[in-house]
Amino acid sequence: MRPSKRDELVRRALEIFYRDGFHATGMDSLAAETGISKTTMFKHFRTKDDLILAVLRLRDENFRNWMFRKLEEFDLPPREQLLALFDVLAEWFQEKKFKGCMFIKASAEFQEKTHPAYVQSAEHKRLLHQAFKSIAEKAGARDAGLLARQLLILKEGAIVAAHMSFDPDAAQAAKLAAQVLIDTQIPVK
Amino acid sequence: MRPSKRDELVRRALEIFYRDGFHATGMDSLAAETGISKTTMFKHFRTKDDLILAVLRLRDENFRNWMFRKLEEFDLPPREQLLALFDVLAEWFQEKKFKGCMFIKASAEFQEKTHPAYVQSAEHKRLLHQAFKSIAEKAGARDAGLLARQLLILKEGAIVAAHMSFDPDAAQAAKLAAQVLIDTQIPVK
DNA sequence: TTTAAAATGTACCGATCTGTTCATTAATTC
DNA sequence: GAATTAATGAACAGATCGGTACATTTTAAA
Repeated sequence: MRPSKRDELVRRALEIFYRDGFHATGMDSLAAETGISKTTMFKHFRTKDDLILAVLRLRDENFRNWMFRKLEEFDLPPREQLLALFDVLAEWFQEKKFKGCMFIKASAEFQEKTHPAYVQSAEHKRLLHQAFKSIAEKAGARDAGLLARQLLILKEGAIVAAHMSFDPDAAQAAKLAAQVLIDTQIPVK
Repeated sequence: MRPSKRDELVRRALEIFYRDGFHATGMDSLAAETGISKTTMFKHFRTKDDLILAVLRLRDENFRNWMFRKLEEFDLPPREQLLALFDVLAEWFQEKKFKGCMFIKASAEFQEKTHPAYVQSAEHKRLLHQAFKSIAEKAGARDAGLLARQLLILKEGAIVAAHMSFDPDAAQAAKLAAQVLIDTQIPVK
């Protein structure tokens, strides 16, 4: 297996950056914890930023796959899928390793709107909106774009509330709010 | 004026940390941009962390004063005050210097739950919840605690959405959502 | 005007930062 | 088994990190 070392590096770097932050994690400590030599790291990635971008790409892929697979598993009609999103969130929040949204944190550490990490984080959110909008359309929402934006706002807000531990049951509170929004904006057939 | 230098330092450090981030801003560049010598900085604050804490304290004070003063200026009954929150947010988002919520970013850069910066950020959110809950009670909400949590979730979500620029009109979308929540949870007298 | 306090500039400390060099060892491929 | 590729360790570069020492200058109080 040839490209496995690179993949392993990205996987391990993902969990370490997620746990400790981007600026707070040095390449030396990254090498120390992964057991992968610095020389190898810089052979696969020209700069630390390049590694961070690869990590964010992997995170985007992992997260969206995980989330939408979960939603599909419920095997629900679109309307109920929108609500089930918040059950998936609740599950996420309860994980021991839960440390908030990696993209919110990336955009907090790399604030310049032209920074690739910022751009990629914004793109992740755009993809989520797109997906929710599509489900909202299938569910027959009056304004699918608006509903998707509102559900996404509830999602991001719940993540922040849970991460900053001022609201451990944020997912449930957000779900109740989502229920009202959905009932209001999707006419029963 | 004797204690003004210290206050000036905290004020200037606030805007620089807010603009560039905590880890990304060094004490040297802080001295360079403020014109305040490093020696003076370390005479007023033993460590960088101490300065950061002072900055967060000032931000908490400034932000809550600003927000609740704005709300009072409208001179609205409690129910409409809850909604007006999102007009205040919209105004904030439009500022050129808007760069998201400083406490979300602080808790992203200092993730250990025991870190003073994290603790203080969580405390800021707790104080906001307390205040909203009090207004929700006056407005006659069925469950003031829950409604306050939901409005806070909408607020944080809107901030994230606006900051990551995937939803420029996040405040308006959140306001529409809040309207529905309020109508549902506060019985008309 | 004298005296005390506050702020300054500069040079420095040791540690850490990203990134490189290079000779050596391990693993694949032919 | 030989040749090629991948990975390693360790030392190093130059810059920056947070923080200090100290002698000098500015400011404010007496």
